[in-house]
Amino acid sequence: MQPSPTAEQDAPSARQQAVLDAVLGLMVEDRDQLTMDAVARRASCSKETLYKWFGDRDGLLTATVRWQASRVHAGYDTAQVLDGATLRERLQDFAVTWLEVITGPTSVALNRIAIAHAGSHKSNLGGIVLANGRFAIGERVKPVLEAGRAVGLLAFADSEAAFRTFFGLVGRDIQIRLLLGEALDLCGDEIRRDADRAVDQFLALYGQVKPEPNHQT
Amino acid sequence: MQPSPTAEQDAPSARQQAVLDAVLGLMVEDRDQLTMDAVARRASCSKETLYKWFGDRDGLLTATVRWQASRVHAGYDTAQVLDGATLRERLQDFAVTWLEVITGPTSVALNRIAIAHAGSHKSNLGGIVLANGRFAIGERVKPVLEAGRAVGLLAFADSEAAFRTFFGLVGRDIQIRLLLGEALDLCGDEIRRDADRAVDQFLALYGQVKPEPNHQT
DNA sequence: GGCGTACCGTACCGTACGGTACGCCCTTTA
DNA sequence: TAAAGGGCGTACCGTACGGTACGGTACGCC
Repeated sequence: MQPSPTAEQDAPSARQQAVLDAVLGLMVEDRDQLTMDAVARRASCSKETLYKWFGDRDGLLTATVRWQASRVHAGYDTAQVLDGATLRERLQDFAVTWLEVITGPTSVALNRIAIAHAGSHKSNLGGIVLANGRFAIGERVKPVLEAGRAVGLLAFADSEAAFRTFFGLVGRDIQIRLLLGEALDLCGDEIRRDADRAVDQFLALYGQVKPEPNHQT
Repeated sequence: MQPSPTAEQDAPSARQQAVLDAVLGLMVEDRDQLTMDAVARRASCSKETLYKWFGDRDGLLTATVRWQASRVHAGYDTAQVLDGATLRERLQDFAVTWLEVITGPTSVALNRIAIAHAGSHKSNLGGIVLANGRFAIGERVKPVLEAGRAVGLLAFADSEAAFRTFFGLVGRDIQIRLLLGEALDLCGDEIRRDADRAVDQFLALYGQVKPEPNHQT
């Protein structure tokens, strides 16, 4: 395997994407059925091709995680004028998106794989998942928070800390419960209510102009 | 969480506890070296005994999780008169304890195992971990919150929801980052500061008498 | 002393899975 | 039409690991 000692960063070909989707499918369906044979069968390709393209099992997993990550990145849509309503809306948007992601079966499966892998030294899927999940959304939210502070809508010293509070208010115990196998499926409505509550609470903590605290379930 | 749904709840004998501790040790050191052979070697017992005592690998894992859970339960210490200072102190106590638990290597390893197991149908370690972690602390915190409400220090409609907010404010992104393999070791001091901040924020959201908001990093 | 029980150590078995080799088909190119 | 190459299917190999069997030892009991 000459051509790429580190890893195939290049966007996978259509056929390769199909393979990676097959991997995702298997992950979601049943994690411990995720064998090279099963992938080859599902993707209708030979194992030899798998090894040629991805090096080894780990490479395949890594490529899959990258592939999934590559299509999560929603477009930015950077700042217009920021008033209280837009700020709130932006934050709600982030919260809803994030909740939808972490409650999705693909995310759950992927995180399980990455966590199972973590600590087992080699090729950290965990790092990739973190970079494209938790940290990616952090980098997208923080500018919004800072813009809010710039126009006097928010007050905080450390945007990272502020974001982490926001993250905690949004996610709470949901992700860990899902990862540990609790059923717990939220419908879109519940997600929206959760996001509302989280944003309300966040603004109550960091907002300069306090809206009357309506929700308080 | 009933103490005995099905199997062998009886407290393990001293020898058996030693075996389970060996399992915990291996888990923490290197998860994928956690083989029946390795356990037998580490615990200086025969595999046959392992199977006799615990049935199969799953039984051993389950017993280990239960064993670890059994020594986490700190004593209650139910309510004295509850004033603002004691309430705050109790909450800080919970927050510190919880952070110490989830940042501990044993917890991380155990959660990784349970998560890896989850979704793989059979014998849910995830359920046990949840019951003795997230839910156990919930059942211990909620009475405190309710006591706080009873004396007018807190205001909320749903103690479960209030607790979940507390949980989110305390844990934020810490557990998922650790599980995914980030280094991130908090010293006792940071944990205490984190707990302080979380309690401040929680009281700011749910407290009736607002203490001046000092921390706001 | 003889016997049963509990347990250690180790050898052994079956299987599942990661990884490799090879034959065949199909498409492309000359 | 022929040669070449990419890729599919399948058979195969080595090994690691869950689980079992068996010999050997210590101990308690009749």
